[in-house]
Amino acid sequence: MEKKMVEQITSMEVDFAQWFTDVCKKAELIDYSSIRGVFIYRPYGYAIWENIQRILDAEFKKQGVENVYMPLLIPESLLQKEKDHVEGFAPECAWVTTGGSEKLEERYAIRPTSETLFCEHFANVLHSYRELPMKYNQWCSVIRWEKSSRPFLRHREFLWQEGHTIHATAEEAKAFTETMLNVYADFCENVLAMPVTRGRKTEKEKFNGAEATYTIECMMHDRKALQAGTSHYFGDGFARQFDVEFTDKNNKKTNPHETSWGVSTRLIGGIIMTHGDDNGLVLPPKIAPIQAVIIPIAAHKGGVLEAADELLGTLSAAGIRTKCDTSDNSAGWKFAEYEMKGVPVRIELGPRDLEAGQCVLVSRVTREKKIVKLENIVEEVTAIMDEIHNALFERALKNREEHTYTATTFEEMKEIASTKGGFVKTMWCGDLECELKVKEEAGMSSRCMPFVQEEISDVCPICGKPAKHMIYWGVAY
RNA sequence: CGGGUUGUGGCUCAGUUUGGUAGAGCGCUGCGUUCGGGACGCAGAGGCCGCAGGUUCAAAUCCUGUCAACCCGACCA
Repeated sequence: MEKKMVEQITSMEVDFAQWFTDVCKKAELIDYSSIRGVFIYRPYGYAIWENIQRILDAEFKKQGVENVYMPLLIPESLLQKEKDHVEGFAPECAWVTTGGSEKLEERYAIRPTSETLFCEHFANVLHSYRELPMKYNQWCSVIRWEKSSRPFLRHREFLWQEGHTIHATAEEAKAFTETMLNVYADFCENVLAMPVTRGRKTEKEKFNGAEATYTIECMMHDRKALQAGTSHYFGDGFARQFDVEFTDKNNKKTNPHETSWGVSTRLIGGIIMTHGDDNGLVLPPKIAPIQAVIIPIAAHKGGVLEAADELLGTLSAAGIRTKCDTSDNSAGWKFAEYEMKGVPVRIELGPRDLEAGQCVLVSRVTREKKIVKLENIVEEVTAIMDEIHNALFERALKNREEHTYTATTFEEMKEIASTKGGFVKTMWCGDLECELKVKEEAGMSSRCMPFVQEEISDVCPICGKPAKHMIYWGVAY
């Protein structure tokens, strides 16, 4: 049993939800505003998002995606053009009904998502097959008037990116939907150290108005599932409703095929709940706002501050995001503080080290101390960050694998759901009725039908009819 | 949106039962001593008790309403 160093944070084992809230506040990621469900991203929390944005944005651009910015407001008549879409979002729309002192003739929704705006715009600018594909993305916030909310996991206003593309053919659009899902999956695994399960959503769980929704599902430390990103294929349904058309090679008017895809600041909630521990946040090095923190020991003694400053210069020049804490707080206080904030690498530098031309590196994950030569500092810090990334990924993968169960009867499913938690892998006939029954009696929703299918048995464990898919079930955030 | 819990300096809370001039610890500011796992001493600043009504000579305390937070459900990225 590891000794808990930070008393301000509730232990995960005692109360996971409280632990999560404590970490969000104590690590200075977030603050509450005066409106329920509307949160303030504090500098340290926003810096994580900026790193996510920077890396993902570069990946999008490699796929030929261009950034745009659409209006915040959507006229009600525009939102209503697609029936399924409006049914899905109307219940959680916030509306603008007044402009200045005038009551508006038509109310405007504050965007809950922007498919309709993109369609309207595509209809205006698209003429010829030569202009396709159009691959647009915007970084913005959206509003969904949720009934209950939690930091990062469910905000009424949250930050995200929404990509919207149109393609000449269904095949190309389908392929791009999958490409973007893979961009997200690779990002989660290689940057955030979060293992993902890729798959398709059921009819019940898919995006309103989409033909197919693909998802990456992650397992949190408490074994609940988090949908970390989605990518949707729309076919030409939206395009038809919004009169988006182009003239093809054969001089025929045709509707393009559309996709949309998004991830949000919810990813930060995923990072917290995947990697965090009882001492607070643990950040994957690639998105940590501070990758290494230098703690001068006995800073008043000759040469320590100067050496720390030089070290800061060396690491910064090597592109490692480094901070040197020269505040008056005690060393012990600083140790706890930066652990709480999830800084991957701590560098202790004191008079003893100076004499020996060395410093002490401490990993946030193992908390092991390693004495290294100052001349090798860049290589050592880089190496330990790689180790941390790999250790975080392996630990999360182990958690997922240890808590993914296979069931062949409904009784087993209920048993696992009530005693173990985690993902339950079963076959499924594909009927909504069975899906609802699992929700009702086992308290689990369908997570996805993984791309990598296995043949567990021939029949659906809920109804006994022939099975069509292997599916994952779980309790979701 | 239903059920439960809670709002008192920046934070954690006492005070509310039985109405009578707002308390503690931590944090914060200044000075000094410290400094390898949340240091110590001295001196200070800071709140009219979530908000709005009501009862009363008098309300943090009683009543009504409202807003917010947390937990459990339902709904949802």
